[in-house]
Parts: sequence; C-alpha cells; structure tokens
Amino acid sequence: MAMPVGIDDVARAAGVSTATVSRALRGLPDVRESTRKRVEEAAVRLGYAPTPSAVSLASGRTRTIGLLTPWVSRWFHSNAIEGACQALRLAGFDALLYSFQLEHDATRTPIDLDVLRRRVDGVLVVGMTMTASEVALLESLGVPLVYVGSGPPEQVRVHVDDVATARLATQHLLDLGHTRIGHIGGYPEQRTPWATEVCRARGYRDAMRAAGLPDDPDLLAYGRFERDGGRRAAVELLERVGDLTAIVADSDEMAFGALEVLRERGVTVPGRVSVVGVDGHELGDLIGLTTVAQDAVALGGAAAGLMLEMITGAPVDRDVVFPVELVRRASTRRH
Amino acid sequence: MAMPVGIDDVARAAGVSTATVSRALRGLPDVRESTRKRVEEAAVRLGYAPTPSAVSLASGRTRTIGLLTPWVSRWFHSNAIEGACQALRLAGFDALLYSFQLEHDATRTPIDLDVLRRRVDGVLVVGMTMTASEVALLESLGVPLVYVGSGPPEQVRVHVDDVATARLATQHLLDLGHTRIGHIGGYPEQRTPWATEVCRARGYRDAMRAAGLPDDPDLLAYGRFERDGGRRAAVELLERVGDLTAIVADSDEMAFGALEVLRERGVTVPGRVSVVGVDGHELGDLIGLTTVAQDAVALGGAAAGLMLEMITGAPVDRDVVFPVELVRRASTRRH
DNA sequence: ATCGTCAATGTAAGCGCTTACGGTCGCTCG
DNA sequence: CGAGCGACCGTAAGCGCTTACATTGACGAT
Repeated sequence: MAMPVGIDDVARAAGVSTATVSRALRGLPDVRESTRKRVEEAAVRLGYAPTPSAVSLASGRTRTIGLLTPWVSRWFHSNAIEGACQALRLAGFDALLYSFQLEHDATRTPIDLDVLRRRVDGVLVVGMTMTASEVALLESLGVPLVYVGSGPPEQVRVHVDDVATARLATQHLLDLGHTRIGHIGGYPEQRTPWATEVCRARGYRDAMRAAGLPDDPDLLAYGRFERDGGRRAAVELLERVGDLTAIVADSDEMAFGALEVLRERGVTVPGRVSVVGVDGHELGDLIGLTTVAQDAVALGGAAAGLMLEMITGAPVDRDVVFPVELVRRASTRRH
Repeated sequence: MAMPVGIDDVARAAGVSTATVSRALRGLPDVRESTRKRVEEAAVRLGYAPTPSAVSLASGRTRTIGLLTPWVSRWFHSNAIEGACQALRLAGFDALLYSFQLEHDATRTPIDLDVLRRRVDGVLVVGMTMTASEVALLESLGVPLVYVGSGPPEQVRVHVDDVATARLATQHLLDLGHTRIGHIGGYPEQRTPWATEVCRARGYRDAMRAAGLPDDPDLLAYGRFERDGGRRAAVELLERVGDLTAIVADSDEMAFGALEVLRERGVTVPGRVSVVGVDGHELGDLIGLTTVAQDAVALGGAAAGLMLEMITGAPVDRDVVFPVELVRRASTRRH
C-alpha cells in the first residue's frame, strides 16, 4: 500500500508552491499553461487525489448531496434515487443516503436533520411529504433544496402534475362507462395541500365531478402508499360499495394490493371490476395493470441537474413538471 | 440562521479548554463527571454539533460507509441497501451510495474506486460480482470490506448459499416429477468461481445430476439478471427445447420475464410449464410465483453490523450464511 | 516535609487543503 | 524613463477539530 501522497508532494515534484498546485489542478486562472501542465503531470505520476475532508474543511464545500427519502426499496424512490445518483456521479458529486423509515405518519418521530448539517452542499427530498416544520428545519440548513415527487409550491421541485395524473386515470375509467369508481389513496389527513396524497385525491374528485357524478364518501378508501395499504383500502371499498365497478389506485403498488384482494375474493378483473394505477411500475406489464406512467428515473436525474445548477448559482426553474402517459393494459375495460 | 457554533464556543461557555470539550463530548476517560456534565449542558444549550470534515481531517475517520452497487432499483439491491442504511444510521454512520451502472459485463468500464479513497471508513459491496483486479483495487483502499450477496471466499461476506439455493429450487421441480427442467441464469462467462451466477448454475446442475439426469446444454439459457434477461433466455429455451416442462430461474425478476414470454406464447403456467424463481420478491405473491426466498433486508443489516464491528477492531465471522426458504405458490405443479 | 503517582486539564502541533494578500517581473505608456 | 499594470506565483493564515505531551494539584507513602 503506497503511502498517501499529499498536495505538498506534488508541489515539490513540480517545483512550485502548494498554492499553485491547488490552483492548477482546479483549473483556476492565474496559472501559466506550461506550469499547469507540469503540475498535472506530477499529480498523475504520483497518483495524487485531494483528501475530501481537507477540501471540505478549507473550502466549506463538500461535493456531496444528501438524498432524503422515507424508503429506498419502493418503486418511485429507488428509481428516482438511481437517476439522481447517476447524474450526481457524472458531475463528480457524491450521494449521501438518508433513509428514514417513517412509521405512522401521525406520530412520526422528528427527523434528525442535524446529521446533514455541514455534511452536504444540498439536499434532494425524494418522494417525501414533509410537514411545514420539517420544511423549515430543512431550510435552516442553508443549502439548496430540491423536492422530487412533491414539495411546497414556493420551493424548487421536479414532479408530475398529481392532480392531472389522477384525473387522467379516473377519466380513463369514466370514458369506459364506469360511474361507481372507488378511489384508493394515501391518508390525506395531516397533509399539506401540496402532498401527493391530497393532489391525487383532488384529481379523482375533479374528474368525478366534471362527469356530473356526486361526491360519495363511500367511494374513498385510504391506506399507506404501498401494497398492504392498497389491500386494506380495497377490502374497505368492497365491503362498503356493493355496486363497485372500478378502482383507481394512487400508486401501482397499491393497485397490486387491490388486485390481490380482488382475486382472493373471486372478483374478476377486468370482468367485474376494472383497476387503474399510477406510476408505471415495471411489473405492471406482467400483471397487466393499466396505469398512468411517470418516469421516476428521469425525475431523479432532472432534480440532480437542477441541484447542481443551484449550487453553481445559476437561476433555475422553480417548478419542473414532467409528463405522464396513460398505458392501457388488461385491467380495465368497458363497463 | 444562527451562526455556526464551534467547539471553542462550547469551551468558553463551559469554562474549559477545547481539548476537554472534545474529550467530554466523545465520552473519553480522564474527564471528571461534573465537568462532562457541564460541557454537555453547554453544548446542548448552544446547539453545538461537530463539523464532520474537521473531525475527519483531524481523526482520519469519516463515520461513513460506502455502498458499492451496480443498481439501486433492483429487488435485491434496494432491499439490501435499505437494511444496511438503517443499521448504519442507528450507529451514527452515514451511507455514501455509489451506484455503477454496469453495462456489458465483458467490456465493463473500470470502476473509478478512487472516489472512495479517504472518503469512507469501509465499503459494503452489494450484489456485485467483481473481477479479481477490482477486488484488489478495493483492498488497496485499506479499509474494511464486506461483501453482501456474493464475494471472494477469503473475504468477509454475508450471503445465502447460492449452490444450495438453486439446488433447492431445482429439487422442488424434480420432486414434482419434472425432468426436462430448463435453467435460466446469469452469464457465467468471465465470472469468478464465487459469483452468484456460477454458484446457482452449479446448484442446478448438481440437483439434476443427483437425480440421475444427463447434463444437457440445451436446457441452459443465459441473460442478464433482470426481467429482460429472463425474457431472452426463456425465448431461447422455448425454441430449443420442445419437451420443456419446467424452468428454474435464478432470480424472481428473471422468472417474471420468463412468465411474460410464456404467457405471450400461450404456454400455460403451471399447466404446461412450471416456473420457480429465487429471491422472494414482494410481487411474487401476487403473481403466484413459487420461489426460494431470501431476506435481503436482513442481509444488508447484518453486513452493516459486521462492518461496524470490523471498524471497532472486533474479530468477525468471515462468512455469514443466511437461510433460504422454499415458498410454494401457483407457478409450479406436479408433472 | 519530600517525592512519586495519578487523575484531570491545558497547550499546541498538526490533519491537508484553500485563499487573501503580497511580491516579482516584464511591458506598455505618457 | 519611471509609474502603472497584469500575469503569475509564493507566503501564510486559517478551516474546526484531535491528540501527544506538558502541567497542575491532591494525596498517600516514605
């Protein structure tokens, strides 16, 4: 194991001062081209690489972005993280992963954001509905923030139009002649108005109203944004609504849960009930789930891009909205 | 935004030297209990938190673990990462995520491991078959290494017995009376002997031989360890083997791909062909895929635990093997 | 009373960089 | 021909901690 080579070693080898090495290697001006060449040559020859912590301490920058996420193994999150990671690496930035297992949304333990302090140059909030106080806490870190998936309107965010997305899903069902359409979504209580849960619920309601259908609370069921949440909500819905002919689930994973319940109860899909989800989960294809797809990887990548621009001080779009696409598959049909 | 409070501020507030603050806050000996109390009180009051880069620079430790992984959005990886992340956070460690999109395995671009140098106290290699030279490079980092999923025998690793796993899957099919059992696995070429691809292929072969069946190269098809890889391999298999009655796929995701192909071609499952996968993917339940399940989250968590022990210098098991479990579902039946 | 001992602190030298500031030198310009 | 000006580079002061080593008392032993 070769012993560590520092910036002074390079300086000595190149016959210049450490300051010049620093400038030369970082491409700063005020360095003669011939000198820079010589320094770079020496650096390569010695296999020099700056010590990150020393750079951070001296410069105040970490070249690291924090990824704040409630889960890493869920579809949206893992894909968005993947996209962000790639983009960050390309720019020479590192990704610090902070996954907070958020239990019950109500009694959720306060996130210890202090672990981020002075650790990152910016943070990407991935698919996480934060409370107002959490947002304030985040802002107190004093670094750029980008919200992926959903975020406060006044913040920089990269997302799809959740209202339109749910409306599209619902409209698809309406177009097929359904009217008794149940909605399976995330718990809207204690949510800020911009939460995905809230927006998608609104999209559903908007579509129903626009079709002249009355608001019917029986058609609404909630659960956590995952398969099991979808299961519970579906059970509720089936027990409450006898003439249900369709379900729009706010995520594919919830839809999968609903499909399970339907199958267990012998309710054929799309024979008796049509189901549409939201996300564009890879396995939706195999399962034959009609869905409104979004490109989570691209969202993550775009968010990372924005973040990098913000760090360099460039002005950025405060609100980047990605398109969604209805993917018709076997789980929906005319009523 | 309150201005940053440093260790000296705490020292002043507590009426001691910075050295004492450092010792007191880190629980080192040689600090009178009353002093420690006073220092802690002051630290809390001022909202002091040490600057990570300063700590790293001075101590040489980063309290950060690098997670090396080829993908984050695939089942095994996202789950293992999730498990590792949680365990690390509990210990106050950060997780630096390095996701390398490995393209073609043959011409894979050399991983730039230098980004890890002096950045991490250890690295977890998650579900990644590394070449001998990559392993050597990793070792040159001079930090503890733990391999999750598969790794060189002489290294510390946390994994399932891949040979036994594939054997179990195959045996299940044999027990059901199948003999024309195709195997869908990852490309075994250019792999080290301990690669998951190689071991699972061996498990399949062992089971077949043990059942007295001849080696039949026609029954082997390869692809990447994901859905599309499963698709291609399945297509190959179907075109080559007319009397195929069962398939063992080396991952659930590959099995899903195979199921798609079978369905597209009108081959009923398990009517004409039985399929068994490996992993325990959440959606295997919905899809009804028989599989040999492993607990990826637990693997990740255990690996993180080992890592932490290694960092503190404790001796650890060099080889932690987790159990697997056959989960019978609708995709397999008696021939 | 004297000395070693040991617990509890303080002192200060780094850790490996960045960067404000100063200095040199060769030119241009009035 | 001297002042002024850039271009280029070196000096050195940190950045905010950790830690080897020195220091100080208090105390029991001699």
